[in-house]
Amino acid sequence: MHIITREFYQRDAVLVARELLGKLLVRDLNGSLLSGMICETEAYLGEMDSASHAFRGKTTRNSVMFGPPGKAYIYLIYGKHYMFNIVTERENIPHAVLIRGILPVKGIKQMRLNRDSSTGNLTNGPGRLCRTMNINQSLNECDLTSGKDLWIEEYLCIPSKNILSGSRIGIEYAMQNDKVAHRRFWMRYED
DNA sequence: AGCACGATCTGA
DNA sequence: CAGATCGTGCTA
Repeated sequence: MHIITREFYQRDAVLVARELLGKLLVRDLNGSLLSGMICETEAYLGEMDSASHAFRGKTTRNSVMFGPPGKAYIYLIYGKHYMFNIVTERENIPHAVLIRGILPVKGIKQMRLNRDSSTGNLTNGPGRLCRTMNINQSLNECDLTSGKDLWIEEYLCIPSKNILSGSRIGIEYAMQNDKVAHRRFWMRYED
């Protein structure tokens, strides 16, 4: 087991978003572990990106994004759902990667308990992912390199040819160029 | 202090 | 395709 270190996160969000695919997201709930392989991510490129929370500069909510990389940026959206992001790039460069999808690896039984509907889908969408992994506002600013509560481990290495990309979800308000840019990444399962 | 709105999800 | 639901950020 090898926890991803700060250097990994201290790079452009697009690079980090691509390389997070195949890695293991681990949640420690008082010693019982939940984990899932990251299979969908989105990169948000800070003050240059009209879809990013950091587009209009630093606020109380997004201040974590302006800090050191490797920390969790978590916020509530639509009054219902938590979104889990990882801060990337150097201090004062507010890049982040939104984790949109995982494939459950460990603790599926607990994940089933955490979910609130009976659709059969455990982790589809960034909101339900947080619910099933028990990720909430209390983990905002959590250091993902400390091996406490929440972290990322090496797992699979996904070759570039098996990484697909497309435009990001839910950013209708953004400028056209940011809307169409391929900053969402997921994995190809066929050969 | 008030108000508009969102990196979603559900169910009709 | 509308509605839930509430913290945040902007304006006054």
